[in-house]
Amino acid sequence: MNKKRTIYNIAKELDLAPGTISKVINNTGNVSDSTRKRVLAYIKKVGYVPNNSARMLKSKRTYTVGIVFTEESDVGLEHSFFSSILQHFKTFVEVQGYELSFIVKKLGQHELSYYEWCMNKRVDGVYIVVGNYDDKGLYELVESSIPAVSTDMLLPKLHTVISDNDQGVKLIFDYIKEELKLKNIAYISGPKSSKAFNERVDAYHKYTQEYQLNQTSEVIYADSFGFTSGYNAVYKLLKKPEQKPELIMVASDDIALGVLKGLSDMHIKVPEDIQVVGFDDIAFSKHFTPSLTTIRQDRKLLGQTAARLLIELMDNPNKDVSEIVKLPVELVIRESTRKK
Amino acid sequence: MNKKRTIYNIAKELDLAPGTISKVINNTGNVSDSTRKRVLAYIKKVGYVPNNSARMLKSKRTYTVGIVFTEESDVGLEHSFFSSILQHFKTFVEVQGYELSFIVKKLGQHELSYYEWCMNKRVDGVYIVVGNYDDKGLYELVESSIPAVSTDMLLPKLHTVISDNDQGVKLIFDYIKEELKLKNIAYISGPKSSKAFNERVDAYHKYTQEYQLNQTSEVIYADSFGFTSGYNAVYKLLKKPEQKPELIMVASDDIALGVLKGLSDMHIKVPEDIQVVGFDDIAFSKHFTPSLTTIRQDRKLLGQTAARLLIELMDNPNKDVSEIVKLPVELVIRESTRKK
DNA sequence: TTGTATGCGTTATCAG
DNA sequence: CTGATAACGCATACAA
Repeated sequence: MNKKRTIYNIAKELDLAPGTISKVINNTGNVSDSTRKRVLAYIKKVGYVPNNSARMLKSKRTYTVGIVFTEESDVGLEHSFFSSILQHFKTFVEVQGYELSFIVKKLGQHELSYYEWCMNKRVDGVYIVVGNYDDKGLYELVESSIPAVSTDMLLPKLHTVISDNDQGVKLIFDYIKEELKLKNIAYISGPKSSKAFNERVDAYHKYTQEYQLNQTSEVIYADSFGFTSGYNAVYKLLKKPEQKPELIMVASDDIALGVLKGLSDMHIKVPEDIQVVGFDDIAFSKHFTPSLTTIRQDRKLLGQTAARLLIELMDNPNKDVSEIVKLPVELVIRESTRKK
Repeated sequence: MNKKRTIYNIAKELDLAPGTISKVINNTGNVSDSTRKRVLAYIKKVGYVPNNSARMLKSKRTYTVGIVFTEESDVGLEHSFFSSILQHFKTFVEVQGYELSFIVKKLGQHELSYYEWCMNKRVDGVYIVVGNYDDKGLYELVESSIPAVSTDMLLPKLHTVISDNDQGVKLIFDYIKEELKLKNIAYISGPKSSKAFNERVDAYHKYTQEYQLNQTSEVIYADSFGFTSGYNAVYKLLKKPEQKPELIMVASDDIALGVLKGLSDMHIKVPEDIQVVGFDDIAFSKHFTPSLTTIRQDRKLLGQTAARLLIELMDNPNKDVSEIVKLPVELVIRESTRKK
């Protein structure tokens, strides 16, 4: 059977001291080239691998980053947009030797705050993939001295990487004005609880004014994040037929796809009767009929940038000025819009 | 500042011995009710929480389960079917006090096998969410004495929870025969590398014979798991127009949605000209136009059952007979099929 | 350059 | 019932 290997018995078998083994493993201190090679070879041969717990107990670094992934009603990992970002974050940090560990509020019987959990596990940093502004525990966590980044929330002392929502909306307006040459538009937003959605609504108001377009109605707020809420929202929007817009901007693709379906059920042709633009470019947007014109967020870049930022923070925790990185977005033109 | 709390200084402040504190935390050994209460109260007051590394170092249990989530080309967490199962698994084990940790092949500079990683981290068990039969490391892991379950692979010594594919296919045939009263059918499978796909093809062959239906052509194998491969596959299937089936069974919804799109592009009406049945019931199947008739896999039950099984295994590692749990599936009828 | 000793925060085994 | 004390496996300052 595989006997338990420690630097101790390895040292004995090699006729060396435990400390020496440790040194070669960590590339630290002085050790002669010959013994280093000898130890390395032996370690590889017997397949020794250091005990993480012991290492973590001794040194301060755990090479673990805690993940906050707020889940609403069992969705969570299932949310393709955020899991995609997390996936890219994950592959990036793993190459640098970090691991992911989900922060969980109750560990067995104990009920822990985020902060307590992090202290307990001694994570080196925290990544808030998706958070909730109502969650008090998040504030405590962010206020602490633990390095933290997010791709979702904007909070003082929190480093955040987000898409440039203003630019995205502007891209749409440029397109409407210069290519589509439309005048009457409407907007369906997601819930007000999301910062990103709010930024987009604000930009929408700003640019309708700036570009002198006509809002056919008040902004409609979908009551959730998904397909069905979009479906309902577009019915609400078009209740009064005289106000029919030429184009509907929608806060996210998930919602926009529901809008498309609703329009189809109302026998309103897209893009002939009404055109639709989304935001995000989720995987399904290009497969839907009609395929959806949208603003593409670079999920890979989002995840990687967050990863890079966090690693930098963990390496030198002194720089504690909050920083907001805005990433450029891109207009993807598909079938749901068309020049007249 | 938050001073670092250990059972040591807590003991001192309470005028007790460290060991005593440990006992009340772990509900072990004998300790008088009064001191137990006193300690508990104090702990809660100062928000003490035990250091995991130390605890893990000392005791054998780590209360961590390693996750194998094989990713092909950066998809991974983004795959809604598997992330959904993982999500349910996660919530279940977390309630029991376990945490998830993704197994990663290279930890920093070192390149580790799954097994080495698990020994290193001393995980209590392993959950293979999605694995690859070509991956030799998986065999080594499964052969070891570490408790392991999967919702994807079938391997000797591995405990597996899967949907009953045979039953699912039979459900479709019953429906075809008794409700739809169709005769000519065809099948589009996913890649042969997947066990689940193979089981479904086998069942398809078995039941076409048993129910005396007519296969209009050989089984077509999509060359990947996604939408596009389904799109291509249906073109290949219908290359020769005289062989048009009345109904196409597809190995998965992801692929089936592509089939639907392909059919639409060929101006073939669903369900009027050809009917389509999928497998899985992914979130989008009910939103597509036409919505997809399919076999629903109970992802929540899959995740939870895997979780329950693994926990049982970790609690008593002696029972090492491999076990396969088959979960029932359900036919969901939507627009892509219709009685004539 | 190499070996030794100590501590990291727990748990567990003994005595008291 | 409670208090010392020895591991757990490693890192590190210090001595050799």
